[in-house]
Amino acid sequence: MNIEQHITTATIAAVKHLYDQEIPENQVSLQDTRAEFEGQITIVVFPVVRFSKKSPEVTATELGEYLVAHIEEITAFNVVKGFLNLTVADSYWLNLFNQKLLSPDFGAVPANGKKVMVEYSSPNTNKPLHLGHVRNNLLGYSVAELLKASGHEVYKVNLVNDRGIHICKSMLAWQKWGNGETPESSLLKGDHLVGKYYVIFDKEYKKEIEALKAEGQTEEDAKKNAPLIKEAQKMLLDWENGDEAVMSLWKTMNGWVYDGFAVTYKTMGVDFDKYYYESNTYLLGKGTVEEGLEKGVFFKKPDGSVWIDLTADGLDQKLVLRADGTSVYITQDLGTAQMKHDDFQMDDSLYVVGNEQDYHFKVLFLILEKLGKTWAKGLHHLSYGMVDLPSGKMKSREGTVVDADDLMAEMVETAKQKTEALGKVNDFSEEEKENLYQNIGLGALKYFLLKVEPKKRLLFDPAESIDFQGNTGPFIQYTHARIKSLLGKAGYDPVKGGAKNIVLTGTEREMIMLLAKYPAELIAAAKVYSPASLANYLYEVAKLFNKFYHEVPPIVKEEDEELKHHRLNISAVTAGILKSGMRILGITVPERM
RNA sequence: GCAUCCAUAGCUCAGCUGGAUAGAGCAACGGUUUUCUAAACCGUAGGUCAUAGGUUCGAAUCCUAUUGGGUGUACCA
Repeated sequence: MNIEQHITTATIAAVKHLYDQEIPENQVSLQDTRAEFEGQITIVVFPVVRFSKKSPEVTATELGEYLVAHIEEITAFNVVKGFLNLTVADSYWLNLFNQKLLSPDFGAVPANGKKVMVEYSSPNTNKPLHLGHVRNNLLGYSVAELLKASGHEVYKVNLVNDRGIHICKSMLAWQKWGNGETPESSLLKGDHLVGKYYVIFDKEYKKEIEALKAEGQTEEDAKKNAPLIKEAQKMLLDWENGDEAVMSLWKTMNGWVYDGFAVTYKTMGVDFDKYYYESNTYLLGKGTVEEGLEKGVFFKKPDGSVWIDLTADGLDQKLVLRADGTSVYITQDLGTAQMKHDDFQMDDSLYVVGNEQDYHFKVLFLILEKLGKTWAKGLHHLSYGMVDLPSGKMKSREGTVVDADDLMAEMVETAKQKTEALGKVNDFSEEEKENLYQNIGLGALKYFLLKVEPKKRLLFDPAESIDFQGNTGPFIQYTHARIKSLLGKAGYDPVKGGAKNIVLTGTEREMIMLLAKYPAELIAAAKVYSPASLANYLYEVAKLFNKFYHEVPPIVKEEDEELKHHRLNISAVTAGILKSGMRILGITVPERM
């Protein structure tokens, strides 16, 4: 039993003994004692006052006396207004450290038997990935890793949007103006090459619209009548009919994109257990619509279109099948949700998708619930905010996007410059150096994007480079590298186990308390699907360690062997947590930097 | 219009199921290296927690309204 549980139980007993009242456990409110007061754990006594019928000060004092008398580890108390500050014996903290934190499986949360799917990335195959996708990918990856680390069995899946009118636009433009250009001939990455034609399409399309407007058509008509868009629509129909030439072009160009994506994914360090392709799933969902009609959840309008009325739930009427019997977006998603569940039988399913689709997922989940899918309650939309530039939104057609590949390359380059300026790794081989720059540059980027709460929008200023100091990825990486260097120089031997007979410094005690929270932090962060929460915790750990490191005389030179070993133990546990926590964020911590 | 999210220091962000004098980083200013990596540490300065009510012993946190901003509201995806 840990000390917090012990205190809670004893407080309940104390209230019974002192005031003959039954206080519910949730009324016993514990918190860490603020640094300016004596003690480590504080009971907020206001809730207890209701049972004691005495003033907060008197209640706190009586409670304090009882706890000191009944709990061996509590050696003293003080009362400040309505707060009862308890001093826990160093022997308890040292024991906690030696028994729990030093154990090799510390931080490993046991499996909880729950299966969860995380769908993320889900790119379109008509253009390369940009900064917005980067946030999606890092978030999806790290949430999946976080869920794994907190005991879930996790499947990462990627639902690729590989068909549709936007894909045809790139294909058509390439056919018309590409002159047979390939990634090999142009030396362009496949996804960038295809994206180039997507932009060309848009440019030519706009020209046609302008021309038609000059002939007197309205903007709306012009958009519909432009020959290019008609051709693209024709191409989409041909694709749906399996036209050989179109299919062949589609496969070729998508192949280029996949080659390009594979490189980007590899650099980002994300992976998937399974890919779904919309070209295989876009016809799904019609069965679900039938099912809904039979169950009376959906209704048919005279023109044959199928709807669901969600006005009673504060939403609107929603179309689920067109009058001509073809699918809309939500039709596919209904079918795909069913298929994913049939494939994996997971308990929970996460969709990592931007907040512009909040309404869509609300509707989707509600429909599945109304259809009586028992698994619908396990569906969750992990909604995240847009990444904005100082100039506003990124628009791929207007060329104001921050390209993922470019950005990552720039980050690595910046890492290189900063590292070279410090001149600490001149003895590294070229390969080691490249590896290090990669880790630091991407570490800075990933931490920058992940430390912000997912639902908040994120401002990225390309003119202002991402920091490498303070609350950043490199700061945490540096702390880790520094510890590793320390352990090496001091000849740290983990086998020696825990040190006894040590007097803890205040910061050491704080370290132990903070480090001990790691497993609870993992579970809490996973529960709210927030890598940001973990990121901030890791920052606290690194910051406190650095304080400790500066406060204490050089550990390497410490003559008291037991004290030296103890401080190395604290350092080693810190390094272990930083490493495993950062790995969950998708960030590699170097041994040296 | 309706729905929904956001609003905390000059800037970027923390702030757990309501709890003590609201915390970090960056930027600014001042200090720390004959000591284990100064990508570090210590200090100074910086706030009517958008506004107004309400609930409560206690509100940045919960409720209501208002203001400002984002997003959505297609037989697009």
